[in-house]
Amino acid sequence: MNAKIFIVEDEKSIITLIKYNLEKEGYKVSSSENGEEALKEIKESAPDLVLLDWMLPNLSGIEICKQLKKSAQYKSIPIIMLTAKGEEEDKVRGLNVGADDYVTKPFSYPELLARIEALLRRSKPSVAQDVISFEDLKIDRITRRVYRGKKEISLGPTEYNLLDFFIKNPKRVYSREQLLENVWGNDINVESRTVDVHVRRLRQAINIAGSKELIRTVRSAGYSLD
Amino acid sequence: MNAKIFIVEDEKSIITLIKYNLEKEGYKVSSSENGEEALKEIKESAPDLVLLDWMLPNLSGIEICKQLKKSAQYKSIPIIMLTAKGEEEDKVRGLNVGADDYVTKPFSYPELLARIEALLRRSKPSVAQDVISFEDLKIDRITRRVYRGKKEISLGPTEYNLLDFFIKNPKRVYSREQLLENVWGNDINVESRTVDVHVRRLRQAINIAGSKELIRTVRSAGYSLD
DNA sequence: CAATAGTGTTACAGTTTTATTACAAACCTA
DNA sequence: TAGGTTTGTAATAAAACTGTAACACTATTG
Repeated sequence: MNAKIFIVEDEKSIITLIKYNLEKEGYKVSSSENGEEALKEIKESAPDLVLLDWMLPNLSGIEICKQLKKSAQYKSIPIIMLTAKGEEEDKVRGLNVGADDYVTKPFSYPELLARIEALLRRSKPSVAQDVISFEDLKIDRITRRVYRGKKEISLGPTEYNLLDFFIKNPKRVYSREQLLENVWGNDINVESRTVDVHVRRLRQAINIAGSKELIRTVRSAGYSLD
Repeated sequence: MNAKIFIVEDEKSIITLIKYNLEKEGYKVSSSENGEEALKEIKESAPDLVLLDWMLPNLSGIEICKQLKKSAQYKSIPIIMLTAKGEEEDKVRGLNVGADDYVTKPFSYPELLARIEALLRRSKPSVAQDVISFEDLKIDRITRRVYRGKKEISLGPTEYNLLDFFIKNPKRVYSREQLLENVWGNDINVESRTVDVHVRRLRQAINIAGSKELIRTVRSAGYSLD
């Protein structure tokens, strides 16, 4: 859910803009206009993702990136570099400071958002959590109970495993083969169409009257929780 | 991720080995044992990376490399030279003719893979990225969603694949044959005019009212995303 | 400007893919 | 072990997508 995002950028107007939009999206946003300060604050607040301006007073974005990426503790924090158009992307990439993605200014907000989401998806799979939720769906691995809103839902073992797998990476599309491998197990010998049937059973179970469909069919690709 | 790699190598056993491994990794692999043929096939199939043996019957690897690198259209394709062991001279010459990297035989497969990945990341980020965008068009390969600006666009499988292919090399013009080969698959038997229809469908889908046309028709040559 | 070659557009029949259903076998659980 | 659950498959229905062909249009050429 609402991830914490840290922005390091010396142009106030950009901070304001991004912040406003990201907060609307449900993210918690902090920021700093100063490189040195930023590094300290990042270490303190442990954000889930950092937006880092390339050019900064005091300590450059490259330097912050390097520092974070060389620290075992912080290197897993994904970093998106904001670079100006003139600053030759290739050169930036070539320097290989370990940023996870780059966005060139001026950037469109939808693009930035998409990249943020892509990175968060990749770096933050809710694997180890006891209770995971997606939208109004909640799954408690300890008690093995599933809720849609406040209502408890009863699932068969396979449907439960299927949902448990989907919810680890919401929005991600999985092929039937991937689902078979991850939910049924690698060796088992089951028709791939069987997945359809279990998806149907899962859908039927979690779709309480009038509620939104949560499983998306992607033709010729598979299914996703979305 | 799903990059296409072309191998030029006269030893079948090496081809088989590399191919097997790379395909396991998710790459699409084609190959040729013959220099002259290879050059033609490379130009046709538009691979994302070429593995090039140094010594070849007919046309040497150097020559192929030179030819590709002097062509504006193909010079952006990264090339890894496979050279016999430790010939420093070769290395120098290889880099002189424009190869982007080289691996000496016998090589370890992990090393080769590492170099391939490094090169793809560096020179063709669009091949490995989760989110790719061109102008205000955006495609998310993980969720398999496509956006024009903020608006989501729904595409059928073929249109999606077509766009995914175009966006890897924006502005590059592809003939109908190249598109058939890369989007439909090598063996399939489809009229080349069918491409027109799918291009039309793609155009229709991504051209939201009042927005710029993104697919360019190049008379007697093909189409490009531009 | 007419002829020609190359593209755009459309409709549609056929095909592929997915949804749904029913059912027998396997599996629990009390 | 009886009685209910759960499972995988196969059959059928429904939906979505595909490729082709026919015709319309547009650029190019002499």
